[in-house]
Amino acid sequence: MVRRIPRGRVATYGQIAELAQASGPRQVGYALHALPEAHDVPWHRVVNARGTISLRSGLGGEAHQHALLKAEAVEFDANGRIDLDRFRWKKR
DNA sequence: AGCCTGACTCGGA
DNA sequence: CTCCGAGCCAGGC
Repeated sequence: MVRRIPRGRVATYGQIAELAQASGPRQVGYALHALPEAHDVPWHRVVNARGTISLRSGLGGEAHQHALLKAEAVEFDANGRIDLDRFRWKKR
């Protein structure tokens, strides 16, 4: 499901959970954390409901994700948050 | 089976 | 709008 997120767009955990028919936002996050090394999943396009990066473990990856998104023209405000009204992926 | 933990979310203050 | 607390489900011990 995460693979469906187009470049330059982001989705929330809850959104993915719903579309992927997962049993909850946490499972989505859990799944992404457990991604195999050889993945082709743009996990960086997934953020929490507030539009912020929430990597609980392995800090530093936060900056990485920020960079990846920035490379796809996703903008962050002064608080490091994404304007979901503009960048949230609307499955369509 | 019970208990703890976690890339979350939602409602109330 | 932000901060807290409770609710969630699955996985490892």
